[in-house]
Amino acid sequence: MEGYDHTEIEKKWQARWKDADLYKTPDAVEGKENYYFLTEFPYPSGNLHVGHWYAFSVPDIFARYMRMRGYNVMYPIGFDAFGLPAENAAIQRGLNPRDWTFSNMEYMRNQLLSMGASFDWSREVITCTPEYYKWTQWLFIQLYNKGLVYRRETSANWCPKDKTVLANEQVVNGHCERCGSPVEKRMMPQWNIKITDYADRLIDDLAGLDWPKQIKDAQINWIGRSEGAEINFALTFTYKPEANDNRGPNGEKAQLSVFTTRPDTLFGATYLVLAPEHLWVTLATDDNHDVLENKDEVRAYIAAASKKSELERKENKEKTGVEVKGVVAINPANGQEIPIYVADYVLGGYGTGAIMAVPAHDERDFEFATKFNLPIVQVIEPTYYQTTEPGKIKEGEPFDHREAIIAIVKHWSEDKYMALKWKKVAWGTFITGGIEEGQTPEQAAQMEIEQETGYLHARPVKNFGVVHGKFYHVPKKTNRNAHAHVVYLELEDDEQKPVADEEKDMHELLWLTADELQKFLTPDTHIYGLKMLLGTAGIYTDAGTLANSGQFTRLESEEAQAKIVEFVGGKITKQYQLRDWGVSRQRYWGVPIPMVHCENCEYVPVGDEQLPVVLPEISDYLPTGDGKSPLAKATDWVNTTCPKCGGPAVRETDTLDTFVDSSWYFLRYADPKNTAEFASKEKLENWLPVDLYSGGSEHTTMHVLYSRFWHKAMFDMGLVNTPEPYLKRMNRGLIMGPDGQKMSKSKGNVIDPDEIVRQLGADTVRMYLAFIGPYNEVGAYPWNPGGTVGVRRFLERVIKLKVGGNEPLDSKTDAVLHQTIKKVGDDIGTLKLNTCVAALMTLLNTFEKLDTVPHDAYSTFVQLLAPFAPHLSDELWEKLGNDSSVHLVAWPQFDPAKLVADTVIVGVQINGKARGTVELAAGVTQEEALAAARSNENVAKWLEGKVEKRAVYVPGRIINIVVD
RNA sequence: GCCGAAGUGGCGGAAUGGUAGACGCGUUCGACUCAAAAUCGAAUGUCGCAAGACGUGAGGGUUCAAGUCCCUCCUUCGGCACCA
Repeated sequence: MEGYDHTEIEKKWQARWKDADLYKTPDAVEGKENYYFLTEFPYPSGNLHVGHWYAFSVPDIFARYMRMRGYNVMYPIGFDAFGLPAENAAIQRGLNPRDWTFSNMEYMRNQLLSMGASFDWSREVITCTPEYYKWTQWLFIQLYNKGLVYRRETSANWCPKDKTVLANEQVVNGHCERCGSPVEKRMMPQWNIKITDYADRLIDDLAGLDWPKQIKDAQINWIGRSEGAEINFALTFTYKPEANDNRGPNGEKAQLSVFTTRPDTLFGATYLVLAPEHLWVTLATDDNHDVLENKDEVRAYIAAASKKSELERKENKEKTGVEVKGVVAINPANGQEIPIYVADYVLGGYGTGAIMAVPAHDERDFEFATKFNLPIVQVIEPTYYQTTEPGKIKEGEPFDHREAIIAIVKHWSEDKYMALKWKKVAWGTFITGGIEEGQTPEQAAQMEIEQETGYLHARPVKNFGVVHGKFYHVPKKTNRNAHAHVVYLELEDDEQKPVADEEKDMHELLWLTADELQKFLTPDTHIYGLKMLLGTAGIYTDAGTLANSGQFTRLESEEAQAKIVEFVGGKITKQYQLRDWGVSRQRYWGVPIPMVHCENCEYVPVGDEQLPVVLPEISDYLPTGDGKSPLAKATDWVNTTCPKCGGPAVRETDTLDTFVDSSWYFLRYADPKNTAEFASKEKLENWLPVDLYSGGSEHTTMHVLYSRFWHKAMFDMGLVNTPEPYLKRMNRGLIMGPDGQKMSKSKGNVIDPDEIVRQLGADTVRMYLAFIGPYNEVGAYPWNPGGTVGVRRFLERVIKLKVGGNEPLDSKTDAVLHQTIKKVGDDIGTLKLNTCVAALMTLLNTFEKLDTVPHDAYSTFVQLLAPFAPHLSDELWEKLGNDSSVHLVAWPQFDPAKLVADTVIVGVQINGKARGTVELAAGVTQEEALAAARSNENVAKWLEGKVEKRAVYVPGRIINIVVD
């Protein structure tokens, strides 16, 4: 074939595929397994960018490969067609959002066709059509009937200047995207979906999914499950003691419930903090109650806190708060009265909106307590576990306990400290020792210093308290828990008595500076001691050993938690960072929420027979100034009758979050034209769950989580068969501009795929994108114009290969061919498409060394190339004399016997260093291989005069000869 | 701060514990050409004339053999973040 007219070839084959309906996917095919390969459907923004090519043309390689492997593959496409940009276009440019959206889709459809992707267009799903959103509404109503939808005052982003609600995407750094005013939070009644009911299942069911760990972790992190306890603190009113009849401001029992993950620190709780929004605070400061001594002051604080914008809260993290005077709480662990504060570092929406503050063991409480001069009581002593040798804890063996000291001893004249270098165990420590009966830690330290070093006059300066070290005591053959008092002493002079020889044999005495000690010390307990000395220890927030905690003192955190919760009558609970899903949007271009409000019946869902609630045409898309959707202006549409009682009623005018539309679209692909159901049971069974879902990492925690929840809710209602929608999920990487920066018009680094396709062809672009890096890993790949040239050259060289008759391939070339078949198949399977392309290039390089490539070998090559360069491959396939498309041909098989050539080149190492190579016949014995290695000139040189100690031969891989 | 991923030539990136840098780009030299482009051939980790030495973020360890496994640390990127 002469030349490479990609435009001609691509046009020709795209037309032929279309005429032949080549990619229409039957619901089922006798003898073939169905494979559902899903990619996130695009938003019809108006133009395809390189990212779209990466999202759709590269996965098409996998879809085509799976078809050639004999699967009935569904690779569908559609449009996520509701959403804000259409509405903005309407407002800014006076366009109709529907027209804008549909003309964009028309344009993008042609662009998508130019990829040569094997989409089944007969299954196209468009979320903004009534045929689709009828079922979005129907499913919403099913969730409502199931009790998973509720209406509640929820905070929304409010722009005070534009007088409108803003979507999260319209808030940029806390400011309105349009006018730049600081965004406020405003409470509005909105529809919410109880995704939190599914929080545990959304975490726990991940265990059974074949997903990358990073995606699972991101979801787990986002849901944010914490296990802890709710503990009640009884209140005593001191300003109005008559309130002490055990009644709270609203008649409830006078107590406050806090959530904590650290009930083991309860004895150290020295005050309580309530969020400004906390109900108790709201009630206690309202006009009907008078139990607080400083009601006005508290009120003023609450008002100031609510005025703080999101931005101010983020920027200014300095703790603020006010004491609630006239009432105190009782710490249920020790009966002590503790003060109550209101402070906005406690969040109203999490836990009970109230915390017990343990300033000794929590950074935030410590900061607050320091600022407000509140007591700080240490109740946890640091505890360290030796996890590496020497001294690694022996699992399952009991611990003996021992009172001990760690003595930090300063030099009499220099800024240096005593350190011991241990001879048997290669440890570096301070002076350590046990405490005898009746000794103070200081006395024990002085005694130990004298014994181990001979110094007589160490003056105790400070006791830093106890640190627990748990380790395996090698000489005593037991696990030990040393309760070590860290004592700091200073030598007054260098007067010294002789040291016993057995001490000298054990360790060497060194004088080290603090810096040197940091590198020298081995056990964590000693490093902790050094940090205490230097004042860099900070507060201890980890689990440890209890102190100052009554009968629980000396227990370890884990054990103490359950016991303390039981002791004070608390309740073990879980909390989540995940919030319920607010789905109301005060927007026009979305699915109308199918609810009607009737004065008698409250909110009633629209009856099935009235679905869909069609989005009415309106002329003014501007939102109303009071935060309602523009739909509120369509009064004819708004006024309706109640589906329940037939009385006058009004429609809900908010529309649904577009994440609702995309929570079930993949189900519709199975049965896109169904008018009686969202999809038939039978067709769902054909296709669900999705075998592999490819998408962007930005959807890991939102769309993927929402749709998993939605699917589970549907599963519980018997609407789908599986509790999870996606068997596998992968996040693709990002394509950056040639400068490595994110592509943006302002940076002028945008690559227009249409332009590149015009110049180099779709096959080149597809293959280049596959070559750029592994597809199954999240990475950022700069667009490299040179790289596209390399791929284009490759395709031109493929065309130029001279095809011969059917002479057999030589063994080496045949081995490369079969290795390539294996490699390309294996690597497409794991989406490492970059190495597939490299393997094809290697095969081409090998073929180019031949005068002519045998016809069959060339055919195989074209088959391997077919998923990557579908147009050119079909063209070459036709030129080879075939009548039907290469895309209908089965994937080539490799012959395992031919993977290895007759001879292989094996590297030879001497003492692990590469010294030469030998060519060996396949299947030689170790003796033969070694003999060949020894007789190799280079190798022999290195063996001369040396004694061989050992030889390792890994067939086909390496020979390693170990010499003296 | 917490969670996750990753650090390999000038660049994108390869490497079941087995000759580090496949493949491509770029660069250099050569062929073809009046010339250039395109194409083809050769070279291309660093230092060194060479023999060789050194090389996968740093430092230790395991191994006949470590980019790969283990420990400590550093850096970059992504997500979450006053979540008790």
